Amino acid sequence: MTNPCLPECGVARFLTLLNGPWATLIVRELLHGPRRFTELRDALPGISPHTLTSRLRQFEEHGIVTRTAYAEIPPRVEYRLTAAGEGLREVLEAMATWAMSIPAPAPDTAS
Amino acid sequence: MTNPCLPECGVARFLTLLNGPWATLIVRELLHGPRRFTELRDALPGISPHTLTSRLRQFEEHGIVTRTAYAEIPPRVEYRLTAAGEGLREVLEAMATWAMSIPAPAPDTAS
DNA sequence: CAGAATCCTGTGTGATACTG
DNA sequence: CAGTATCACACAGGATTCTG
Repeated sequence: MTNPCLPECGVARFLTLLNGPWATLIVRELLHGPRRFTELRDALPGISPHTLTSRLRQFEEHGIVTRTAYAEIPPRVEYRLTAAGEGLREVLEAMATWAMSIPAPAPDTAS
Repeated sequence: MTNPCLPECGVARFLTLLNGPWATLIVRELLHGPRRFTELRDALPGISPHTLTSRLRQFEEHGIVTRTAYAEIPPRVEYRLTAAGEGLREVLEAMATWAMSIPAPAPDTAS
């Protein structure tokens, strides 16, 4: 199993749950409300369906996201953050707040 | 160049600055105070000197960490978070707080 | 529309050995 | 002590193709 038990350290644990570069960005989108597969794909320029599916499934396993499929034509699937997932809002906000306070790093090519 | 300009989005920006799995853990250690190379290595079980050096250098470039070398025998080098780096404390705390509130994921083998 | 399957690549990382 | 150099690996991710 990929996840026998989460690390004791909260930070390490967080990193285990939101491992890839895309994971956090997907959550960011979901924080704006429920989204369909294609909506997420469109909102994340460059992401492949493979990666999106992979991350979404992992989130489901961890109880961060719920997947709701509607037996309609055309098929519709909605991804929504769980209460646990919603809790990530504060974390993402902290990230953004910090990151925006960092000055653009000195370009080593330009003066 | 690896970093022409940080992403506009704060979250993406954070992800760019603290990319690898080890990056955040190194910051976590530094949050406890200045550390020497070997101290960091010992505190991070499994990390290789290669990786540690790599992350530390990147942090230097981004102004998150300062490197101070003392011309002594034996040589001593101290890594210390900058004011900007200290700002990560809130972020890591948010991560830890959230992560610890997540129940251990359902083992697909048990039950 | 929402994936699944297959193949391939980029890169963070590990292991080991060597140097100032 | 504090790295650096080199090689190799695992895995997130990309591209493409196909199906319910």
